[in-house]
Amino acid sequence: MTKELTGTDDVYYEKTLTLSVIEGKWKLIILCHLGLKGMKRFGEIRKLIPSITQKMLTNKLRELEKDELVHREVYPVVPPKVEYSLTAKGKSLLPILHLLEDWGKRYIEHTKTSS
Amino acid sequence: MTKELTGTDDVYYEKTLTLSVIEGKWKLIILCHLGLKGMKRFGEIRKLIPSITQKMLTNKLRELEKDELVHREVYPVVPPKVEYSLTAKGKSLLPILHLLEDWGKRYIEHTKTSS
DNA sequence: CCGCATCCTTTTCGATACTG
DNA sequence: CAGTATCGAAAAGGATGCGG
Repeated sequence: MTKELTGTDDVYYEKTLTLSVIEGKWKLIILCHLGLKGMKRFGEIRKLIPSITQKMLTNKLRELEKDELVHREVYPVVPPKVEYSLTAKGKSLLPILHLLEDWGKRYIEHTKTSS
Repeated sequence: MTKELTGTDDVYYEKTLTLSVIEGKWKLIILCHLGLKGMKRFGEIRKLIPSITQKMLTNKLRELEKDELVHREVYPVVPPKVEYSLTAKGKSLLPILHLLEDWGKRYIEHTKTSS
């Protein structure tokens, strides 16, 4: 995995593992874009996420690739062309993302009404 | 919220918001312990999570309290006695934690079979 | 018993410049 | 176009000691 996990005496291993593949400032956003709109080139993702730097996008895509959530297809042409898409494993994460969104909406509603 | 969020031009606001209340090294574990076993004293939680320091436990409990996921009950006695429990909002997060666990289990299985 | 303050290390994030 | 290298800031996490 991307993150080091103790794993031995940790009864929360599975949860922590799952959290580790989506946490941070960017992974969630990248996964959503690839989930909603399918295969994308590097430059397209950059345009979709204007505030991300080249370096962070590269780093996070590499991590997602290591975690087998994202597939990286390199076309040996000039100029370079690289396409990214969700793997089956990556797609299986989408229900969780939807649940996160639902909870967030309810959280916001509840906070508004209770304050 | 505990974390700063842009919120204005961010279509992933809800997801990021939700993620922000459970991410990090400890919050997930604390929420699980309070979810499974109900109300707990500070020292009890420490014993349940031997590797956490007093400082981190205090910090994370304060964040969870600010996010209204955890209720903090202080008894004005000597020695001090403080009890923590999940609020309704905190309990509403438990289904997400279960889904994280399920996904993690499947991830591990799939990784084993594909390697 | 519970928690704060201080100091330190590690990790993450970001700006910029450069390459095939 | 896609990616790398370097530097530095910021945040998270951790060790230790003091206080009501």
